[in-house]
Amino acid sequence: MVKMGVKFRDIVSPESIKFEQLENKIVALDAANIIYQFLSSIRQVDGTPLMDQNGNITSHFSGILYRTSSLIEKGIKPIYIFDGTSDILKKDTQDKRREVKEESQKKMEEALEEGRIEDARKYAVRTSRMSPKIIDGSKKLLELMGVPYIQADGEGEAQASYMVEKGDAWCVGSQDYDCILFGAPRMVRNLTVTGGKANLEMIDLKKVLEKLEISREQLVDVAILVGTDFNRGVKGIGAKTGLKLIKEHGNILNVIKKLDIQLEVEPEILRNIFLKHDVVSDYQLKWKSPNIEGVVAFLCGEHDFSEPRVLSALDKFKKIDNKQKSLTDWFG
DNA sequence: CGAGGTGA
DNA sequence: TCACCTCGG
Repeated sequence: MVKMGVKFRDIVSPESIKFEQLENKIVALDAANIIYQFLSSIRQVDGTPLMDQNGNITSHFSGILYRTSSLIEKGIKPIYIFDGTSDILKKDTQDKRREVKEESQKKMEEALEEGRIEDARKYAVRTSRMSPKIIDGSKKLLELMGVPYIQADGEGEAQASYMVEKGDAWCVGSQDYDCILFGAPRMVRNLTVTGGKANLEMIDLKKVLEKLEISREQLVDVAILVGTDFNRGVKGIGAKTGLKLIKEHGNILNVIKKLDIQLEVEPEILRNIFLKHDVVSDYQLKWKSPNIEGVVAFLCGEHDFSEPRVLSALDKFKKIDNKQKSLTDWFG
């Protein structure tokens, strides 16, 4: 797995929740995060992604179709937030990820030639790439399904966090802890729908800060010490040590002074990425009934999906129509 | 990953 | 009903 997001697992203490608690709630999904998961995991045993006859990757279409429809069936209103332009500081991270992908590609091909199927898959999951084609296709599918998406100016997680802060969404859905740095009051992890065994984790920013007895600004300072997508962090400092240091010295500037360490990026610049990010505020969230013919034409006509399967997934949208008092509750 | 089938 | 497995495109 290519490293993504800040490593905060040890300090955030998530609470476990049920899908019922998300009923009638708007969940702002980090599109890049979720699509990447689909590209990585929806594969054949040897690691080959799902493809149509023309060789176009279709794993993400499968994921988006089934994930979205089952969330909707559970009464959850999903919206997808796409990344805009990345901060220049993210380039290092992106370069590193690309290196890992290229290396994994070679190892995968080797393993495949030598018939080591399990190894091939292991490496294949690390080769997933988010191309403009993948993004555009995903947007098109969402549009046909009547599910709103928002194009962020910068980081998708920042935009999603802003929307929760504003009350336009209830939580951010992402695997990355970065959204709490961006100020999301609530985030939910493991928003998967496999069988009945859910493992939903909710992280409440306010509770996290109270428990750790620090401010959000200090949490961001901890992240900078630990390392984010925008900086390397200090060698040997993990979440717990970082937290201890920030609490002890108040902020990252004091820590740097006391420990006589160097960061390659000014802390203030990194702080601003999380605390003063640009957001889009003139969006509107409007769900529409799915364009069934359109989805079928796109998935089945263009990408070789099975029509009965697509139709039965789209059927789940109807269940909501009946459950709600009025259509306008949902599609207003 | 998620759907759908299988068998106990 | 459920744990497990295979396949999707």
